[in-house]
Amino acid sequence: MDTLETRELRYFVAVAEELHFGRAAERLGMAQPPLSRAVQQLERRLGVSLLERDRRGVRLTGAGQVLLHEGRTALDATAAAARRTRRFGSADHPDGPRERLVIGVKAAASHDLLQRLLDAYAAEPDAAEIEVLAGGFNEQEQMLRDGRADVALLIVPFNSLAGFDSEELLTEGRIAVLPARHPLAARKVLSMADISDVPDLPIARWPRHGSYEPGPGPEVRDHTQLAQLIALGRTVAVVPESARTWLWHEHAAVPLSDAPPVSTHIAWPAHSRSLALAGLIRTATRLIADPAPTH
Amino acid sequence: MDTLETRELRYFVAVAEELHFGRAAERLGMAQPPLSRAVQQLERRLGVSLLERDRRGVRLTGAGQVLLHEGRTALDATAAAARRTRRFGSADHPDGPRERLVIGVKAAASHDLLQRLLDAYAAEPDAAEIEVLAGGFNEQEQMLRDGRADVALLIVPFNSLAGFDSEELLTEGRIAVLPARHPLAARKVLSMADISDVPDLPIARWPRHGSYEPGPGPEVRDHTQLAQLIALGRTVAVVPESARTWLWHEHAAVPLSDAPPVSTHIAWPAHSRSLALAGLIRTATRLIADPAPTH
DNA sequence: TTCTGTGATACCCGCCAGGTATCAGCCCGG
DNA sequence: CCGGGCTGATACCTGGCGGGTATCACAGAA
Repeated sequence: MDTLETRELRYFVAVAEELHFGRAAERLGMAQPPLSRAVQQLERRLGVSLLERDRRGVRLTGAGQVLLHEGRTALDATAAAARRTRRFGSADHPDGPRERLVIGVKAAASHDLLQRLLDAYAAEPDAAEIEVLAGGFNEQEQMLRDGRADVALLIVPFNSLAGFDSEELLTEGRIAVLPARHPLAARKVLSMADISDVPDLPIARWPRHGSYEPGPGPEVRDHTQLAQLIALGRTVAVVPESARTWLWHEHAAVPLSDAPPVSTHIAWPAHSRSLALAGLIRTATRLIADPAPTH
Repeated sequence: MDTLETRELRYFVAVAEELHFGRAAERLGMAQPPLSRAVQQLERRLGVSLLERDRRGVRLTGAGQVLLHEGRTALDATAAAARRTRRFGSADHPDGPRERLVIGVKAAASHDLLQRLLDAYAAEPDAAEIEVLAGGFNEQEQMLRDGRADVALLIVPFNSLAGFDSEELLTEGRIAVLPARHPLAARKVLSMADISDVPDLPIARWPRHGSYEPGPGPEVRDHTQLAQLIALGRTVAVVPESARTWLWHEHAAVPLSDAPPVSTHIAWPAHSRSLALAGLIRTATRLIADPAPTH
């Protein structure tokens, strides 16, 4: 039974994502013919048709969809193996194995929760060094899966906890953030229906799996972009209450009557055996048991 | 950033498991020198020392331990990708995508639970075909991780549920199974201490991660072997109560006063999106809500 | 000492991943 | 109805590297 090479998986995933051999080849930094050939060989070795080559374009078969999904997680796992090994190795030189943790967070979100967590953990004896890796929307899950982070603050339901161990830290309601000058900003409370179909305020779109779905709203990647677009009167956003910390003067926040709550979890790869990580988790769970400091 | 090839991972994992280049090369079906070279290249590319080559043998560095662990899961993930794609593809030919599920179980364990589950599921409309894949001790977890099975009955604490979604189906106590002629077989109840240090009945050992740890007891791989060894008066075993179904005349079962209970879970890979799987899970959870048929 | 067993080195060869040039079908616009 | 411009597939060549054999360097045991 021959095993898949990561090269083959990389190639297939690129083609499956682009649905175009030429663009995929360009993204991979190679010519198109060897890419075509490699994918054909892959199909022959698996004994399965992965792509339907129609004139003008390519579609995924069912098996292709399966391989796209499974292949992504396999590639993530190998990338994680490389990254975690490198990280451990380069921190290895002092024989007191001073561990170093990377925590993935969403820039500007859960800011004071993170602050309290880091403060509390730093006070622990034997606290490891912690590096904060801030990413854009929904990037934390990916950071955890491909090994860029050892642990992350994930916000559900925007991220999936599937495959991770996790602890819930915080649940909060949501508010609508509108341009202060917009008529709706005067309302005391809004419903999702109120803001979902306002012609001059199309809901912003953020990347899912690295690419944007088509739609009317502007494309955003982080809170700064979003904040600016709201301030300019171009869009409206539904965000957790704790986001009030980064509101501008040009923004208005209105409570939402019917938005489902969001919760922040601390999550880490299943079977992790790092002592430093265990300490951080312990600190985090203790944090939610203690009364939160008022501010 | 160059990515690890699965070939390199396979090589390193083999060496790390054997701790011997020659044997690892033999296991891989190749000569020793290219294997040495490949591992050296891997170390250079990662910029990390993975192995300490001492005369007579090889030891893992810290980074090597990390890579062994992470590399195994990465290899499992790629194997799973190949298997699941093949499976889907070969079942794809009839355009009514008749799905097929593989359920991993421990041979002879949880037998009537499995029977009830399969019966109940078969009665469902649109039930998919189910293949039962019986394995040895603790092999079910591995079957799930490398894609041989879509779903499995896992017995905790012998298997880990980490990284899977799961539902608990059954919790039961444990009994000691002894040779009927042994003096201890006459007792009405036993404690773990009673059987843990009987010189003429050393506890049998079963594989962890594919290899046996050293110890006095005989090595067993499945229930048949175990049953025979008990019947021969060579060993004693601690098993779930439901194992009474496979006892022989030469066996005696004695309740244990202080053995921690074991529970059987139905588990499946996180993010699984198979409809047939969802149906099976639904059936299983309904099964534990309904009163179990007396027998 | 010499023998044995370890992993590393030296050197060679054949395969295959990747390149370039080109083809083959289809959908345009004219 | 025809040619240009897309698409992905094919043909063919070349270089690098993965793998083989032979050998070395070294340490421990008899």
